[in-house]
Amino acid sequence: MEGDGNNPLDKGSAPAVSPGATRRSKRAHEAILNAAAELIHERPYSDVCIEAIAARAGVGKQTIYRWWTSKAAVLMEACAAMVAREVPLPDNGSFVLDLRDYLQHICAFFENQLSRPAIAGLLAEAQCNAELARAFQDRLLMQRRTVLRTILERGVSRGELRPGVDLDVIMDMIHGALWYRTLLLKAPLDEAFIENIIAQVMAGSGTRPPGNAAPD
Amino acid sequence: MEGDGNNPLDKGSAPAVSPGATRRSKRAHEAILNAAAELIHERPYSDVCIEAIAARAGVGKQTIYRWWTSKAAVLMEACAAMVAREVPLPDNGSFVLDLRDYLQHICAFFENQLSRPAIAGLLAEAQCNAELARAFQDRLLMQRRTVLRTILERGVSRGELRPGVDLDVIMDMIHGALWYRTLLLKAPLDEAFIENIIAQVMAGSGTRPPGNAAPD
Amino acid sequence: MEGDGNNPLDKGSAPAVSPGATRRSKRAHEAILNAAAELIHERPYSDVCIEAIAARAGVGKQTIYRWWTSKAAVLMEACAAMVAREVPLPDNGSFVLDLRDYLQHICAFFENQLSRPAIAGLLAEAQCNAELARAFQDRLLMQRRTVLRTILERGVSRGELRPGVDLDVIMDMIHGALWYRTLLLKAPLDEAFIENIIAQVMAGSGTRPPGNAAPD
Amino acid sequence: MEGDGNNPLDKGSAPAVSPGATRRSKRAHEAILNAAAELIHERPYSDVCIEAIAARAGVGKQTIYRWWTSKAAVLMEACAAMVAREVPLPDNGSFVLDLRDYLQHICAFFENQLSRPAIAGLLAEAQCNAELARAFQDRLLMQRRTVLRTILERGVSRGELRPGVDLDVIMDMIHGALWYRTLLLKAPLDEAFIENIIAQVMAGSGTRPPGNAAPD
DNA sequence: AACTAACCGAGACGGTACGTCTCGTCTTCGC
DNA sequence: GCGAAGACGAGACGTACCGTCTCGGTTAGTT
Repeated sequence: MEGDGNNPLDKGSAPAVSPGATRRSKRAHEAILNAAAELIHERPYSDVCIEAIAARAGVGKQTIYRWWTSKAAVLMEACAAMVAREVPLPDNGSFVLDLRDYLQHICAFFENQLSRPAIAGLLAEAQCNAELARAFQDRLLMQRRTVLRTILERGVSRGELRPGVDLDVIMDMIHGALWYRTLLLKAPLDEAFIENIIAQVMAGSGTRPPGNAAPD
Repeated sequence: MEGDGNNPLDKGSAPAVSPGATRRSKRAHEAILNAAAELIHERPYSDVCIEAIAARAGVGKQTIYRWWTSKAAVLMEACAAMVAREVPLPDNGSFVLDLRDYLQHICAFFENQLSRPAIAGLLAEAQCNAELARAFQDRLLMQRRTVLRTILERGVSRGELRPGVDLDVIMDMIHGALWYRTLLLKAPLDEAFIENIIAQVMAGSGTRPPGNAAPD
Repeated sequence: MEGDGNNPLDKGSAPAVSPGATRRSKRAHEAILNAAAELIHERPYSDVCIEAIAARAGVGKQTIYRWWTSKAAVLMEACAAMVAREVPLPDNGSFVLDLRDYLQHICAFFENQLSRPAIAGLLAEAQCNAELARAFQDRLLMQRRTVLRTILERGVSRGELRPGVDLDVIMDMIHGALWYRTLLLKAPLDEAFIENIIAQVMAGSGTRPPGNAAPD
Repeated sequence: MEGDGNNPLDKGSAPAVSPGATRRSKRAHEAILNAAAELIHERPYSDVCIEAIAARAGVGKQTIYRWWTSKAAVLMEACAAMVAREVPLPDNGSFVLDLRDYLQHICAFFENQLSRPAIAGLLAEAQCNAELARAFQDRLLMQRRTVLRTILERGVSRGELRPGVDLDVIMDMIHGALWYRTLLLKAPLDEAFIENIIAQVMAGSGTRPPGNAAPD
């Protein structure tokens, strides 16, 4: 966290500080992210304005504008902080078990629906803002893609998945189904749904013939 | 179209109509939808304000507020009008051909990316507005789901798809992959992608064993 | 009343009626004036809008615009109707008694302060609208000036007032004092005030030397 | 001027002032008053809207609403600023000369009729707004009343006016005649009118018998 | 009795201004 | 020089009325 490197939406953390200058206030930084996280859980994305974040954080507006480019940048960092902790890489020795683990975990996150408005809001802004779009992919999507890809690759190397399969398309279909169900259909992501996805993946890409699922 | 019935985001088209009252102006109605469509193609969702729509349409603001509840309602109707015409039901006598037809058509619409910001904006607002969410599903998703379901069911009845398959999950995965790629990854929806989806669906749900890809 | 002639603020009462035409609705006319009078007693001049008058009178807006040029014209007619009845010409055989009668009567009207906002509002508009200014003078001031002039002239012809006096200035000072006190100072128009005016007029223009007030 | 203390129509000039706050902008304050003064000279009172003042002053609307309660409050301060400079206290050693001086001066102000619509507009609003009424009296009437009262009192102490006279009524009649002529009759305030008022005052309250004012 | 024009109620229309809200910037202090 | 406070120019919000315009429906007079 803490501007953790080189996100273009942050403005960096005052490198090469001049003599006499106070450095970026850790207290203010955290207060702002916490305030943003609280507010996005209380009201619609469009009502989480910079002024409200500043007031909640007990901070001047300028302190926010000094370090972030927009409210989207603040919320992006706040969301990324939430997501970051939540993508463990399961390792149960079996592709199906790992995939189930992964899906359960990620569905639990979506079902905790508090973050949906934030994510949809960021998604919407990202359509018109290339920088934000890039940050969205890097900070909210990539970690999960990396984890899922690792699981899939382990499945291939263990011989549980057929080797010729296009992992990208499988990943798009798995993740896509989750996002589509949550944001678009607003349908629940329950156990049955998870099992159906697993079944579909195994039928399409598993090394066992699909016949066992439908004995013909 | 034209308030086509009972959308709660519209306010109805001249309800009851007292004696002598002037009825809703068709000219204004169309000008507003056209202006909204134009503007959403020109700038970010958040910058398409009611005042701009009214100005562009040569209409008083009140005329918009008289018939719609919010800018989202206007844009929803404008988007629905665009989508409405574009979902033909292909019938080529073969599941794969029909599915390819359908995917090519829908991908072409997405690639004609003009409507993406609008749709993402509506999607974001729908997270916090149940009425809007319902309208989003009914007017932007359902037509396509119906078409795809028909294609899938024909595949089953023709014996091209296994009968036990959960069509809903397949639909979520197909549509999900499209939306995910477009809005989230901003990756192109090209021919290769379409073929990969078809291959994956056939492998998972087709009656022919996937053996050709994995000769076993 | 009833457009009583040729006020340019009214638009006349359907002259030279064509065959089959319905003439001006007496019911609507009266309802409008009554509604205007009621409203001006209930709220500030600026809040007495045409729409409110129409709604109160149970009348379409167009019916008002058909017969009057503006809300000021409506209120002018309503005020004139109130004022018209209230300027009797006293005749007690003595200038002082007549003047006292007149002043008491007119002060009672002003003290019934309900009409002050209306009159001040019309006065304000009259500053920028010559037609309205003329109507204001003709319909709200002239009747009283005529009565007061008659009283003064009778005083002169009876030998109670000195003949050389400029009656216009006396009239301006008397009426001016009333208006100034009411609209500007918002001070009461009580008996003492009336007597002081009478004393001042008699001292300045009476044929008896003012010595009685200051025996010197 | 400049919010000179405690006018309730103003909202005070940066009350208390927390640490670090920016204080009221002198530039904006003056620009607003100037814009209001210009506009009221260009168009009817009712057309001098806040938006026009803000636009003319190159100022946000909120900056006006932050410091004044209404357009009337702005115009009141603008008018008061105009009036303030223009009430010198004459001192020619003689009551008649002083009174003539005073009347000439005040009539010149009224004849410069640019301010009439503003003053009548404020007067009208003051009928329904106690705060505004009070401000009107304090800031537009009182200075003049004070000057005139001083002139009258000097007349009494010099023996030019009879001591028993009620100065308030004389003041009401003098000022009343001016306002009545200007706003109501829209008659000119010329030299003859001034002389007639003086004659009438001297006849009614002077220590010389009135006879000498006419022939002699 | 049928015709017919103007009046009537209702209210939608293109507009202007309202007073409020939030934006992102700028200014001033105190630490 | 950072951080708080908050004034500033800007402009969209949703509402209230403006004055104009169309609607049917009603109401007198001719014909």
